Amino acid sequence: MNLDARISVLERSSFFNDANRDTLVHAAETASECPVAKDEQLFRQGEEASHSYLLAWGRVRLDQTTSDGRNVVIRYLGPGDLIGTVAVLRRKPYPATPVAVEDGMTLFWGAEKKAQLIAEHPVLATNAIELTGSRLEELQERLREVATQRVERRIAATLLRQVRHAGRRVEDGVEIPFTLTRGEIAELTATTLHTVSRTLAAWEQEGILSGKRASHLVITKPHRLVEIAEQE
Amino acid sequence: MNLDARISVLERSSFFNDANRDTLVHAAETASECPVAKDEQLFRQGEEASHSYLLAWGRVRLDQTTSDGRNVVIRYLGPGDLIGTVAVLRRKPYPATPVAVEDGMTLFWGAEKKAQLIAEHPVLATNAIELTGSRLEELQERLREVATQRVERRIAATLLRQVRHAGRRVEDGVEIPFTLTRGEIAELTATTLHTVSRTLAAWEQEGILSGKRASHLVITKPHRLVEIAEQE
DNA sequence: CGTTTTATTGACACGTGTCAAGGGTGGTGG
DNA sequence: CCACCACCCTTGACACGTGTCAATAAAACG
Repeated sequence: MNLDARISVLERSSFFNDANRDTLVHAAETASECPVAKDEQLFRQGEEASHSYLLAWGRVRLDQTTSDGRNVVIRYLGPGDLIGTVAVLRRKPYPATPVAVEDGMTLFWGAEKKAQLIAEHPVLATNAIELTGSRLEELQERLREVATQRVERRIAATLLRQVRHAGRRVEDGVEIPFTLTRGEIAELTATTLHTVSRTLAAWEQEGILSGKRASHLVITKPHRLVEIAEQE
Repeated sequence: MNLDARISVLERSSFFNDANRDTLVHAAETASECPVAKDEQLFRQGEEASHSYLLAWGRVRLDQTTSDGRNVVIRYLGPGDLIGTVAVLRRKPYPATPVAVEDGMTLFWGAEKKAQLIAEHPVLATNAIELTGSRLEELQERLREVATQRVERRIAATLLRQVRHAGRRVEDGVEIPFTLTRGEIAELTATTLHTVSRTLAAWEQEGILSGKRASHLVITKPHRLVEIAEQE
């Protein structure tokens, strides 16, 4: 990528909202590039945080693994999202493992460089807080869901969240533009792939959504999903 | 409180870590005071964020309420903790309701004043990120717990977390220095007070902990609790 | 075209929520 | 100071959602 390409990547990230040209140029100049292939990990949970990444394009799943090998998907990340940045700023180990679910490209900075960038450009600090805050709020919401709601509602809410973050209009509804296996939905929803399978099968019957296997999910009746997510 | 008293309150908050004297004085001078009585709310979930609070002393429970009236306890806050600050910086509604579980005292700032403070003292921005980041990490941990672990393990983990945050050594173990009803533990653990009651009853039998009713919980065998929290 | 991964579906068991009833404790007001 | 009243906790019985186990089928991949 040349400098202009990098800058336009940065401009699309909310982390650089309201940043002036100097900031963008400086950040773009000091970044390195790293492609990620599908199923590749950017780093592993527990490692010392050495780099902060910005996803230029592609799609990444953030995994958290239990000591006994079970897995929870914290969230999916798309173009413009930061990865590992909070850990870098806190000088703590990475709390989760990012895995690419499709080929992609990242820009990255060393830990010190990133900290320096933020120190020299206060607007970035503000944006970092905004960003962390919104993730915090989303996690609070999910915690509440898992704590109080039945599986069916949670699956509906989870799919709707993916739509909000990354949904794309297609002719017969809204599409989630990346592959989501039943197993992955299960790990996002705190249930098993069996229950997800049963639930989605029922919804497909009802014509709420469609899309088997590796094809992308298409929600044909989002309003029905909203109803399910909000039902008493 | 006079200025010195305020400053020493601020000094005990990790939000003012590494802050120089000027910063502390400036923050102390611009703060107002507000006592909170037991069971009083500082503000309510959903309101526009107008003030940022710092808990000088006392203990506050952060509640998140579902539309259907169910409740989840996000976390407990103690002296030095910030309340509502992330919402203020994000110019978003408060995502939860803080309720005092004992009489306490807060310092607070208006939204603009707080934003200005942080803008003028970059070290505070860094600390805000640190703080938000650590809460984020804690929530990720809890989400994983609720998603993958049995109730007994979750209760053990929850109690240990309280001990870590606020535990106090006493003669026969560690004490959680505020009242925790079974119902509150249930809302912290994503279960019902019935299950909590049964579990704690069993633990009391085993001599792991003691403390009925309004008295504070005393963990007599923390190592056993750790075992339970980590058991396969 | 075989091999591997992912999904489907059924049977079953078990943890835990739900419902119900009673017992303590602490606080309040007469 | 005592009695009453909330509120909280305890305990049992039971049902139900969902996880677990197992076997098959269907795609995807090389």
